[in-house]
Amino acid sequence: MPGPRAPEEQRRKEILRAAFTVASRERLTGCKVSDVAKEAGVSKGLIFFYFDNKDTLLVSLLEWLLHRTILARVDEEILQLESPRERFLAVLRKDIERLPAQRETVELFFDYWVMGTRHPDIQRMIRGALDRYRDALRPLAEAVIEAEPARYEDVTADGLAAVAAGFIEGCALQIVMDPGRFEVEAYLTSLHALVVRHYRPDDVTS
Amino acid sequence: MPGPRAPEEQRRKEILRAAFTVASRERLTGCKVSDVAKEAGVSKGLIFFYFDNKDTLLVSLLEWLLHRTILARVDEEILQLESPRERFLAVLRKDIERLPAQRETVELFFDYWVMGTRHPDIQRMIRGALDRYRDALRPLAEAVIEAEPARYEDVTADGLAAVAAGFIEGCALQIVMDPGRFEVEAYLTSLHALVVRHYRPDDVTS
DNA sequence: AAACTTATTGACTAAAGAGTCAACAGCGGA
DNA sequence: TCCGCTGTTGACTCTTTAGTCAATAAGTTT
Repeated sequence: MPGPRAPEEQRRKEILRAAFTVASRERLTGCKVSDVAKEAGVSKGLIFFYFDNKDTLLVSLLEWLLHRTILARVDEEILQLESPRERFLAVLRKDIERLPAQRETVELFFDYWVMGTRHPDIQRMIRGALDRYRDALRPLAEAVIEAEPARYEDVTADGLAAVAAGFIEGCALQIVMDPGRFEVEAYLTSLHALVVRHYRPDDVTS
Repeated sequence: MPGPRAPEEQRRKEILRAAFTVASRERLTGCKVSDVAKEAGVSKGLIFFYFDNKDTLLVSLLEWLLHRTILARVDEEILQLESPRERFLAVLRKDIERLPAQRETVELFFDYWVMGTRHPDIQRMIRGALDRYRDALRPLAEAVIEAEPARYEDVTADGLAAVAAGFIEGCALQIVMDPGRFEVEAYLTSLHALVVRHYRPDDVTS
């Protein structure tokens, strides 16, 4: 006894939304097709009508997640900042601040990454996303180095971007591991002290 | 037709070794009891004789991994270093250098951590290990701050240790994600430039 | 050497979950 | 109003894998 029909592509999106809900709740490993169906208010068979198999569904979900992403949206206002170093740090700060609110998604990314060790497609997608993130940081890093060549002698822009990306990813990890403990401000203060403080002695008071 | 007997506790260890081999090869998700049995040259039933169920086996494997660990063994020689900052950085450098050789184990830790989101025991074990790592860094961080209170004003030892731990974990992530691309030296150079360079102008040449 | 204990086996069961499919309902067009 | 297309269903099959258990061999004790 088939139920009501849904317009065109909408069903696909409904199913993906449901998959996201279930995957967030049960983790990727515990995300069963039947649960997704229940969550979407739809029969299990229909899932296989829209997606060839479970893998296809999960890959589509990952695409969907990456689409509405998150990482390395450099805000316009930040680009207005004078000092390259300040610009670089502001971007990092922004991303770190954004992380806690996106914990669910970040968690899912990690799940996918673990899954990726067995699925080349997924691994490629995730690496691609991380590469894009690093690439987005590169020009900023380049500017930092150019502004103070003496200090950053034999530091490459790639290297600096990689370190920064690694730092953000480390934060992401911490947040997922133990959300209660992660102190955004403490992190940023320490980071600031490590990288910037002594360069702006007039700015010590803040 | 039972096979030969093995002395005492040795079987347990053999099985854990086999489990480690299989888990490294097939990832934790693909680590099946029957495969572990085959790898250990033993019947599947015997696994359940030594371990109540699969979870127990995997938890034991994690304990085993954590035991022969890796993280935050502060070498004696490093402790001899004069400057607290140099000591701190030397420890980080050491740990980063050690990571690539331990990729398999590191990968497994990540698998476990993902698994931990569904198994409180495992989550607790991993958090405990990370906490211990952070704690091991704490005294070093404390010394760094004490040596230059002005620079590290309102940076706490906890915060600094957390940032450092996060940095290492970020590196671990990078290594597992894309081992080919990770450049230990580039990382260390950038890190050095960020944290230390300008404090030792006489040391610029190296 | 008999009795007893314990490690070991392989064939079995059970459960879960992915994927299939024949039937069917809603809807547009002839 | 009948036809046909397509979204939709639920019950079914198939596969995989964790976990059980009675039988049995290797040692140990007496």
